[in-house]
Amino acid sequence: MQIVTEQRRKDIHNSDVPAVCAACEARHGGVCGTLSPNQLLDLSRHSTRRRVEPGREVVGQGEISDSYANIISGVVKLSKVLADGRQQIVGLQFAPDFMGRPFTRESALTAEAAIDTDICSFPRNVIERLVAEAPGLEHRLHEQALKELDEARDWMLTLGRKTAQEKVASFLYIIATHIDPENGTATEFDLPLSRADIADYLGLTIETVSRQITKLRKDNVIRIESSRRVTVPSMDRLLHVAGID
Amino acid sequence: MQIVTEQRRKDIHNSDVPAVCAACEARHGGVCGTLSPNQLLDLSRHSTRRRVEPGREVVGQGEISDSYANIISGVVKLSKVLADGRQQIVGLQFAPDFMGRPFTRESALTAEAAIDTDICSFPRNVIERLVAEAPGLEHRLHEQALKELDEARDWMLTLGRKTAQEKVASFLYIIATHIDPENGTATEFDLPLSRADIADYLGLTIETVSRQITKLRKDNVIRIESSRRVTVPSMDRLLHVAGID
DNA sequence: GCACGCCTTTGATTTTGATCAAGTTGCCGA
DNA sequence: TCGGCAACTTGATCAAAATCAAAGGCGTGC
Repeated sequence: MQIVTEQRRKDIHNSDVPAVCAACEARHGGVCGTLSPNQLLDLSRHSTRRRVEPGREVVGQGEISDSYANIISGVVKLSKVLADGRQQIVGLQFAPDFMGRPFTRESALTAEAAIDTDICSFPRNVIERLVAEAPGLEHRLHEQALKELDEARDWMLTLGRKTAQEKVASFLYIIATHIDPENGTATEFDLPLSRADIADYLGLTIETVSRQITKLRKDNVIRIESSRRVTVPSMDRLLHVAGID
Repeated sequence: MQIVTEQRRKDIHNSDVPAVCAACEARHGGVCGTLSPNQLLDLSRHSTRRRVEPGREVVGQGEISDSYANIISGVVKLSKVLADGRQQIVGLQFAPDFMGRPFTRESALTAEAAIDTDICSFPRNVIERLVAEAPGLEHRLHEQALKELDEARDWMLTLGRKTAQEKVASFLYIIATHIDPENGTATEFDLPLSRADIADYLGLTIETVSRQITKLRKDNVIRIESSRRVTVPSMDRLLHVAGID
């Protein structure tokens, strides 16, 4: 996330960039922050905003590379499936992340909204054109890719080597830290994923996820207000149970 | 991998780039291929080559971002450990990959050679300087990051959702396709990892890996010439057992 | 208000892979 | 050639998580 300077705010205000895009950039900088007002205007002409409901595909398997999108609000899950239907969520993207796979087309991922999600998407060719003009944009995309790579590798450690209990605690910690990044780590939050989704994220079954959540509750690591709402009395304790020390 | 043109070969030959670097670039292009002869000369002045023996750290945990390296030959494993010693290999890099985490420093990874490995490394600041001058270099690094991200996500599906049998078969397939990329998929090859490393890559124990290899042998999916040497009579059959259909 | 469906929880049982425990094999150095 | 050691294999047992099965909740529409 980048700091939007006062000068830049003015420049954008004085240009023809739609107010909605100016507001989006002010809020999270993101991919737009590396563009000049003119380029931002160009991008905004080709962008489309829409709300995606839970379970709805943002882009289909194999198509994710054809568009690029800022997540305005909400959570998107990226997943892969085996031929027999076994599924694994390989990434979660939160506002204000941006999504997409510029420059490569092979990836076979499905991206779908986990909860109500607003996205602002751009066609691939526009992004590629802007990348050629604005070197800062590619740098920004590169950083995003490295961030996702770090997250993926952390998650591989969790998938490969942690117990069910540690996995569930690790998941809760990830949600707590990502759900509202502007305000830091949350101690009370709504889970953006159903038990089935959590199971697909953790490489477990629904029943095991449920039992582990119950156990964390009985051990007073978390409180459950409703099936989706969780309170964490001590983040240190959660971290400890998650095996992150 | 990029094609090194005849003209470029001449340009480099006529410059002061050391023969060893010219040969390296001719062989795999890689990060060097995006640089002008002058820049390549600059880079070669700061590069150091060395052979790393199995089990030796290429860069220590937390330091990987301080240097950047081409793998000339061999295999490097990237791993993460939990406080109690449980370990997960989160990436394997083969020649002619290049390694490193430009622009971010947080990653806590250990990189060590799995077999005898020759690397050519450059200090971080030199790479960053060249990136500022040569936009093609950042593009190349970005592509590398996206490739690693794709591989990491494929592997997450394997770690989270495949059986021990499928995991081992998937591992053998990965090795077959990466061990000698110039000649395509190998049907007979040496495993670059010990059983313990394979276990750490697959999130299994040594014993389970051994049993599954024995089972693949008994099922005639593979032949075992020695504990490290494997022959795959039918790649389709291996793929099928790996759950990649 | 009630019934239906979906999500979640809980319980009983089974299975997969981990753990514990010996053996082999093969390599290196004496 | 022989030990010694590390890497690997095999076997017996155990435990964690999957599977199978059955109830609860909870929201929605009638």
